[in-house]
Amino acid sequence: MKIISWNVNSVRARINNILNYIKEIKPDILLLQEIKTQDENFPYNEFKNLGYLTYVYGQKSYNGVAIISKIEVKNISKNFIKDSLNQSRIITGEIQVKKKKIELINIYVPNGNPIETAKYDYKKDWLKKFILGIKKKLSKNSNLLIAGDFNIIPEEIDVYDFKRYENDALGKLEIRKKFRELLNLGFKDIFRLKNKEKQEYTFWDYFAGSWQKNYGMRIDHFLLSNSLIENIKSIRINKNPRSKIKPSDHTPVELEII
DNA sequence: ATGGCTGAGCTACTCAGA
Repeated sequence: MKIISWNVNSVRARINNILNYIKEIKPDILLLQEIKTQDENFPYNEFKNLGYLTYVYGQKSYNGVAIISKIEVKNISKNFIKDSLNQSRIITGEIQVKKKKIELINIYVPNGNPIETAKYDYKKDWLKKFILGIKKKLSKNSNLLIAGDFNIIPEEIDVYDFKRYENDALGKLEIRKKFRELLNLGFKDIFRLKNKEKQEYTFWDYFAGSWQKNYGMRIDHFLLSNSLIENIKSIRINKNPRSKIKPSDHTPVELEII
């Protein structure tokens, strides 16, 4: 089963890229972030026509997350945390994979820049609430899959020039510690688990030729609870969509489980 | 290189992204 996470930076601006990607890669489940539309303007039919069910938690102009799936996702929830700014950043649901009931947690973590502002405080508060929510969820179901745009550079290897980001909301130790805190609850960063030394990225800025120069960072992640590690078949960052015309600034991360 | 690009909303320009 292919489960893919992709920050598409507007589902409507990106619809042709996304549909072409689906036809080529044939995901079972596609977890989207930054759909940048309210529910009523979501392109439901385009996904339905390819045989997918759609679960949307939208917001006008900004943020927004969605689950596109070939199989039914049960108990969809849009209130995993109480978001202090009422932004649409988490959608969760359950799937059955053989004997395991797996909770999918699709997230779009706040950016948090600039760091001297309320935006950074919002990110910290959001992550604090999220970690509490994960603890609570773990007491009910040990099979958790957290995927999405974390807006966290976990380690120095995960960005082209760490010095530029060590005092940034994506790379500050205080934020990276939140990521470690999550791992310490009993999760693995699956890309890093399978690629100990590899320097690969999931995001490249639009400007300054960042893509061409490979000035990127790895901020989109799959965290699987330890009980699910035995189910992993493969994980890869698919850079191809970032090379297309009118791309998202993020590229998909593709997990295959059995 | 605290943004030189992109998108939404709107229809001139701001906000947001990372």
